[in-house]
Amino acid sequence: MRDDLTELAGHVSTVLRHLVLLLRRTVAGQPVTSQQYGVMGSLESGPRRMTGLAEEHGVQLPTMTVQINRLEEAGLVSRSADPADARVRTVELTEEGRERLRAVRQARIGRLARELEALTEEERATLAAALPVLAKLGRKESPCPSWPNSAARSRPVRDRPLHGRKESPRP
Amino acid sequence: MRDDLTELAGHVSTVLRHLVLLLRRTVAGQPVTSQQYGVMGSLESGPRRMTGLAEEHGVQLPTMTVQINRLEEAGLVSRSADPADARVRTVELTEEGRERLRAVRQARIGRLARELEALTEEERATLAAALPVLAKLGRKESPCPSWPNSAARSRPVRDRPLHGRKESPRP
DNA sequence: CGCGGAAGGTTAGCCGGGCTAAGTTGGTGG
DNA sequence: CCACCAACTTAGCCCGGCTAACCTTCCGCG
Repeated sequence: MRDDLTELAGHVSTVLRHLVLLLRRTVAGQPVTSQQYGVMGSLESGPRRMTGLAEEHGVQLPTMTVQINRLEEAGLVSRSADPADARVRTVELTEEGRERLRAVRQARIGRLARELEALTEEERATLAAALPVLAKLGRKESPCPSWPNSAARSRPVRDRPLHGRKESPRP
Repeated sequence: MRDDLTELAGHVSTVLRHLVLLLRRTVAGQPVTSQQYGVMGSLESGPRRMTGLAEEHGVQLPTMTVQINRLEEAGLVSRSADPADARVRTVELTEEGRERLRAVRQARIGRLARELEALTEEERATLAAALPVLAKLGRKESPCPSWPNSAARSRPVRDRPLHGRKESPRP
């Protein structure tokens, strides 16, 4: 029982690693990074506020700020003020941004389609059947109570002794 | 024909994005980054040379050097000289590294196994059937001739005008 | 009304992990 | 012996995460 699950998990883990590496190779050196692509994708359906974007991407606000700064500087995205609440800034795709998104998406999907061409019809069916299952993984998202504490007491692997970093004793 | 492929590719793309985000959330804030974990995994079967590691991970040599530096400083890995060729440096896991690897792997697979528990037996079977297919993707690795040149003439999205960077006119 | 806390964003500064260019050291062939 | 190549390392850049600290704006309550 448990062993079957563990073995399957091991295989999934391996394949996932493989897919990650594949994605990395596919995306490397392209003019739009996958993060930028992802953000633009979130804007396709209309303007969004910064917080919404950050949450959807599982990222802190400052990270999204920087991302949007770059896209805005490149003219792919524009900020506006929300008339209802002066605190919030809304972001939307410019026309150029929309066009660029279309091109990038087409290229990425095209490449994947070429990969899929190399499969048999049956393999494609198998793959298609498994997609909904894969999409379900991590849907419940247990809050990661885990890391059974064997790792909990091991220090992270860092560059240097890390001098001026306070360990946040709660102000 | 073509359309089916494209549609499937679109779905695969979406699910892949989902999985990547899942992995990111899973791994965030752990004491061993996924890259470090990956490198240690490559060392499990015995000592390796730097070039071999870099190639396997699809990374340039300098990147691997830095990675190994950190792991060595943390005592998880050790460098030695190759008696047959003084140019090459071999890297291997220390005892502590081996132990740490074991712990991390167990934790990661354990978490995945918990995800899989939430699936039905049938879903697990579907997933298991699709794993070999997923593993085949990108195996042939067409050299990325693609990026149909709509993207080719668009500049990358950067932080600053990027002054002192020469565009490499082939020495 | 006014004020203090909460909420939305930005800035600054650190770190990890990529990359290229250039330097160093050790093999190898003419 | 010397020129060249191969294996690494060092230096310096960039992207993309993060936290801490700050500013502005809203809002609820005395």
